[in-house]
Amino acid sequence: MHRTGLLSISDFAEFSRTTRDTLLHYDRIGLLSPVLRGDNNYRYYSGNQLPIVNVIRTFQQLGMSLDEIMRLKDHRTPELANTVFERQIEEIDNKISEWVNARKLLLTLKKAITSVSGIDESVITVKHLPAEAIILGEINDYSRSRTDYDALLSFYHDIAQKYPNIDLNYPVWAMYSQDQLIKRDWNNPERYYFYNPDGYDRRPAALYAIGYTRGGYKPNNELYERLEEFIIENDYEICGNAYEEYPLNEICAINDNDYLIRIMITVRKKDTDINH
Amino acid sequence: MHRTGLLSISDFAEFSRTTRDTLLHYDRIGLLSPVLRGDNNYRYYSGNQLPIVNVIRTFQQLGMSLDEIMRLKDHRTPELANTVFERQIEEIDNKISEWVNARKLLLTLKKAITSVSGIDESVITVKHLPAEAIILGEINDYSRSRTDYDALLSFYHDIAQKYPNIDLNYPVWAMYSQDQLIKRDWNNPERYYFYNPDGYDRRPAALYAIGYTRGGYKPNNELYERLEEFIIENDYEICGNAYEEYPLNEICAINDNDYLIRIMITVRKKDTDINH
DNA sequence: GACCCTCCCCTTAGGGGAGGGTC
DNA sequence: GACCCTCCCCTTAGGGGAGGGTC
Repeated sequence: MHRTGLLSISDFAEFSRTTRDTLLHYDRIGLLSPVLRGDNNYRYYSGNQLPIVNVIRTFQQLGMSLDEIMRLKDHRTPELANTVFERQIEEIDNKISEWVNARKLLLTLKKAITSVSGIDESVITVKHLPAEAIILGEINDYSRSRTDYDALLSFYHDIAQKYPNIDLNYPVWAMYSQDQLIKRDWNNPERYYFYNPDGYDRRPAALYAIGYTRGGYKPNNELYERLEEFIIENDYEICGNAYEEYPLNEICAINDNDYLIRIMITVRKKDTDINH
Repeated sequence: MHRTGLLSISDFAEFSRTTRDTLLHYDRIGLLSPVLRGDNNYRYYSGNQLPIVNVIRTFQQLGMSLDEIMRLKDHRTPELANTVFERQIEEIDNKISEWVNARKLLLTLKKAITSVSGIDESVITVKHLPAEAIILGEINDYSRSRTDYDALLSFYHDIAQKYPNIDLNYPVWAMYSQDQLIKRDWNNPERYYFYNPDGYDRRPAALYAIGYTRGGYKPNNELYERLEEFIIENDYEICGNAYEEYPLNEICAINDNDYLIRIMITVRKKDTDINH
């Protein structure tokens, strides 16, 4: 097997903890060739070539392409290596923060699903909820927006401008103001918002009347009416915004009819004092 | 532009913050097709299709391939989504820790280079160095190893077995024991080791006589002799291992002759007491 | 003029054969 | 029998044209 200390391609692959195919590829692109070709055309590697494989693998691990490694290889100096390393550290930091963001998104999506597991959809409840971090859009300008989509497009534009680094893949929900609720205007949300653990705004800590229904993205007048009725009958009054969310949506349901809508209206117990 | 609320491919691309080419690709593979094809064969998308693009982008961001997304799309339920999300979180955690490890490797490589910037190679110095985390191999068995490469191979095998998750791309250096130094055996290191911030072993905090020389991977008898001489002349004595490192190596130098070797021998000031 | 369509070719880092020679 | 060689084809997620029709 050993021929004056030289290794066949498979032996060298094992020695350098890589594969035969990879070595063939490196030879093909001229990144690392065997020190010798036998009369039989076999490739023979020297143990001295191990560090070269290590360098290549190291640079790859650091996120460099073989092409970059080739170019670097021909000009490497301590100074250049230092510069490249610094740049790589920055890139790695970016990649890590991308994955950290993806993880946050994932937790947010999971939370939406688990938040409705085991609930009774037919029942309206009143609960005190803690504050949640959200990103809240500007007031929608329906005089300029021909359709809901235009309003949504504006929302994305505004947010992207205001927070250049924000992740825009969080599902977006609708907020109706107290004024709208009083006017029974349940069709054109005043603002859009989405949950985001790094959000600068808050869905406030408050008492909420919470109702559910099934269906796709369309006005939910029936549920608003049920909530309205419940609020009156139980001596509550609306004292803030309504938050309309789809905890089960196209992410985890194929059919519109399986989407689950949750509407949360900010309420308080009515003054039982007869004074006014 | 708008045709009964429908969007052309470029308009929809803008609306969904993606590109025309991407939408063409999704249509080609059957992941997302326009709701309508005009008589002119133009693609017309509905604003309602925005959430679908968002889902796709979200899943991609979470590290899924379009193929996986296709398969998921046809079977999605809240339960499946939950399971998939959990798996994705694990995968993301793995990816993050891979990048964190790459970052550590990078810092270690950078540290090696900066550790010798501005040094005077011709001078031997004595310095107290703090402990450093290393991974230390077993004692090399030269009776079983035909060559250095075999010993190195065993080293990698041992470490991989002992620490299954350890990153093996750190540059490996040679340790000579005090016994070997006394015997002036500078050819076959007793053990190999590499720096690793998570290492379980230590290059101990101690006083070291430190010398440098240039050249490739080969015995460095000349430098050991110089160090030996220095140690005697300056009333030091060897009281521990020698660490032989290549802070400038194939990673940042093209030519063997530019490699920089550093040998650090553990020493202490000789007892000036005449008693023995 | 700006937009749309359908081919068709290109990219990374190898992996997986097939068909034929070599230790 | 195990190993080596040289083709040659395949994969991801689109990007970049060319050549020809459409708003």
